[in-house]
Amino acid sequence: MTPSPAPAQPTGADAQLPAHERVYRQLRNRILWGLLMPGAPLTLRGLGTELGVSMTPVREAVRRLAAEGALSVSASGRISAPELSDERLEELASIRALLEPELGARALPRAHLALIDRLDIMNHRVDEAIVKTDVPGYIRTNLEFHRTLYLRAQAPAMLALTESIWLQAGPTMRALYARRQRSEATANHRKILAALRAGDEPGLRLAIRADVTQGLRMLIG
Amino acid sequence: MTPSPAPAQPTGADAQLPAHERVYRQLRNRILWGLLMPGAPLTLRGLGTELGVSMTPVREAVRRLAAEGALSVSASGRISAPELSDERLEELASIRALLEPELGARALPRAHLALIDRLDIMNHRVDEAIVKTDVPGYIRTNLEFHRTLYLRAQAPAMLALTESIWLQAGPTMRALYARRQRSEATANHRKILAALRAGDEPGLRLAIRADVTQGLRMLIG
DNA sequence: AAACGGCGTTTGTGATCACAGACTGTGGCC
DNA sequence: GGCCACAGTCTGTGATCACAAACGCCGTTT
Repeated sequence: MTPSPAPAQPTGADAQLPAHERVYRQLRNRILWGLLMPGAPLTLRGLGTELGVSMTPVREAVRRLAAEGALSVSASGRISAPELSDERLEELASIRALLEPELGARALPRAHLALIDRLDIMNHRVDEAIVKTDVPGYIRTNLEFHRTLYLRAQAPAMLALTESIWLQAGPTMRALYARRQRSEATANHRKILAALRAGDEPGLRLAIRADVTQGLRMLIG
Repeated sequence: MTPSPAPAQPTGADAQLPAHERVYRQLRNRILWGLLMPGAPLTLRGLGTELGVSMTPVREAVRRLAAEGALSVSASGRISAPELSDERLEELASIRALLEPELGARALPRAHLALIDRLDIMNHRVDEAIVKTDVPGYIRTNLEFHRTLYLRAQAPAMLALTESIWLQAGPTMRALYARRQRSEATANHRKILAALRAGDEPGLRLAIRADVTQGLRMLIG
């Protein structure tokens, strides 16, 4: 039996988590992995029945995600996945170009070989998702790659900001990636890994910056 | 009759805003202006009766602020103003040092004289708050100065991230500023204004960076 | 005197309900 | 044919309530 994408009953380790937390994670993953189309409308009651809870915890989860920019609520309170203008996308890209090289540079002195090997393996997963043209899979594994590296930076606030940016761009990224498929992503990742192995901070900053900006910039132009 | 600091009945323009929005703004300002001590406990019912609403809108506002890092909730759900470690404070300072010079640089080409004059006036207000040793007033006017400049950058996402950092540091800043009072803040601000008038981007970046890092760094060491 | 145990109180959580506003689609009118 | 008005439905909002867990206080014990 295949696992249901949205279990009405809490299963496994999630059983003891508060309902609003489960709803939050569920929605967050959908957004982050590009499973929601930009502008797609959501309703409190709909999400509640779908996830097997009442409106109350759903409201809290939605409010939380809206605060992170992951969802947008209209003046009248309607909830939807955000639609980003090109200027906004460029801004998000330049924020990534600002924060992520810094996170990489901070992770560099703490990145031992075991970590680099794990990143290498993750990069293979990114590759697989690309050849299978599995867009959500590509987005997910790509972000996992970056996140695993940045975790070593020991900078939780900076990482939280960065993930907030990913979240904001999630739905739009998906919609854009559906049109053009990237393959130079793994090339950039290989450059990142090489700089990591060499302990080359300027090279690492450059490689991360290239990876981040190429991904978004070429989707606009 | 003096205006109550926390009106139980919505007054003026706020009357038509949703209750959760009013609660959010009320709490946000208290945090941002350093009116809450780090670790100070808050309760949903307490805030509700104080602000004249039920628990429901308070819960949404608190959840939203917690998502921005402005409040911390324990594993058991207790709400309090966050207590930041020194490492965390340093991290927040370096994030400010990363984002704010960029915001300033983007605002620079759009900063006409009227704006600079307004900033000058605001800087006088900062000065007044300092000589009166009005700590919340100093924090508030100082942030107003920065915010007014950054608004010209036309980078809403970057500004939102920056304000989130201010929010996170709010209570701790207050607790630290209560001990030592800064006076070179206005000197840095004057350097910012001079660079703005001269159209000197590198100088502006440097001045903002100095203003931001001096404020926090010297409170730690 | 310090640590432990127990109980009353306080606190967050989640469900339910009444209500007002917004949206949808349908019909009639110009 | 296109535009507008109206009604029905859907949606978010906020209050209230029952409940379980956590906290704090106080008396007892070692």
